[in-house]
Amino acid sequence: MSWSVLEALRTNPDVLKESLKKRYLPTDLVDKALELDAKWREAVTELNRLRERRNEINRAIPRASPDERQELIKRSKELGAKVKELEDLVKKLSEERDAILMSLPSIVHESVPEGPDDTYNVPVRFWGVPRVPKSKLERFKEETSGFDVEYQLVDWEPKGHADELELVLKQGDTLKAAQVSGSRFFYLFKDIVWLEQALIMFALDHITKKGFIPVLPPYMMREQYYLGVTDLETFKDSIYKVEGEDLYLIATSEHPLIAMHAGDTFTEDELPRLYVGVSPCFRKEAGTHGKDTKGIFRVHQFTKVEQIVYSKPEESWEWHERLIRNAEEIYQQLEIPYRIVNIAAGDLGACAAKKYDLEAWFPAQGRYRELVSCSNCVDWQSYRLRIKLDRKGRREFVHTLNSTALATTRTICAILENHQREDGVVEIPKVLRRYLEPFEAAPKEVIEPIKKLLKE
RNA sequence: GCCGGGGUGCCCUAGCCAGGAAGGGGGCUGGCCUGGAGAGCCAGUGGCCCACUGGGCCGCGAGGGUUCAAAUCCCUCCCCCGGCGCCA
Repeated sequence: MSWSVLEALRTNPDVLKESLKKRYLPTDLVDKALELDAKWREAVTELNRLRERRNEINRAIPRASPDERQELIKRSKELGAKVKELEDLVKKLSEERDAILMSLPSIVHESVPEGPDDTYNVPVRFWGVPRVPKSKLERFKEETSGFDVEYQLVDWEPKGHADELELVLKQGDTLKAAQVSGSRFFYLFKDIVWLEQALIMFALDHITKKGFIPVLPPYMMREQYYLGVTDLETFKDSIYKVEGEDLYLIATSEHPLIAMHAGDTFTEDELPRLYVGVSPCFRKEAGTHGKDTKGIFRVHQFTKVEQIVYSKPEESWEWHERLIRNAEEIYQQLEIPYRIVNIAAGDLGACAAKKYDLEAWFPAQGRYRELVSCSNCVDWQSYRLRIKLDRKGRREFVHTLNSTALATTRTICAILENHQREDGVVEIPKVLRRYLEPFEAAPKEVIEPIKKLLKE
């Protein structure tokens, strides 16, 4: 049983180097790890030999005569000192090697586009008929170049999602939230609260119909498990620590849903295992100062419905396609035009071997913006957390996949722009109707501006 | 939070007091047997290293310590069960 990256390191290091080059990462770590691994194996072999000799002596001690005993103890002590020395060396070498191994990202899939950053991401398909204000036509043409995307030209300017929420509808307040909690927090009121609840129920309904098991996970996790599900860069920049405790607030339910099976062994008939998590997500958003500062597009906390798959290795690529299709169905039913983008290797997180984003059209910005991320992490997480597949005695690591089904705040932003009428009223997607119907106070067809914010 | 009892391989369990190669049962997999099944019998069923008909090392919740030698003794931590306290 071996991790694909470790196996590649030992049997075909060039594959690993090619993958790192594709990600625009340095390849010298591969040679370094290879060297440390060779030294470690040599030292372990020697250590095992020494321990064997010492064990032989130790086993003879209880049966030895008193005279012999003193001599044997003396020899065992001498060997023990050498063993200790070598143990320290082995520990040092394996720690250095593992530090490198743990920093190595997944081997990228052959279909992943090459390129250092998100400008090399490749759109693979478009859906819907975007409404394009005249002022944004040029940008729309840029965003859809190479594709013949049908669109509807509008002769008025939709309000941006932030202004629509806070100034037109007056059902959100990020200024007050900033005073109380800081930037990137929000208060949402009235119809938007109902809208968020309906979105969660709609996504949960849609995904559970496909056999996914709904899960409410813990919202905090220990560091040990966090390092099993994510890479250090993401960890440092996005995860909140609870002061004085070995606990971190989850950045997505993917993390506790993957850690849930740490150390477990699946049999073949237990896979695929499908889960849909619902949870708040907490993100520091370090290093994003100045980006999307208005409204609730980029915030420290939001609710997300998340699809998780544990699959047999040979089925994971098929599941990757299915997960993104599931997400697409949600946005089709919400009548939000989008495109699917194949993320370039240089823009890919360490866990993922391939990632699709679903980007919704935002008429006021004249851009497609990320609403969904869908990754195949292959055996990167399962190796770290020892999540295995037992194939009649032979063991492999399972593959893990994750995809957003629906993140509430960003979806609300997309609805506010795409379903906005010229008079400022926002039409509620019809598919949400059944999740609003039971509640007297909930809006049913449209969200209309209210006179005053509730807190005033 | 306090007191007590626990954590042993896929599951259950013995071993712990009194340190000296982790034993038994169940399940599963393979083999023998059978017309077939069952029973019975045999083997395998954690990780790693070297050699590739084999051998060895580590592993008893995690990490340290004592010792020639630790599942066993000592320390710290985690988790589970019971009782008390607190509590939506």
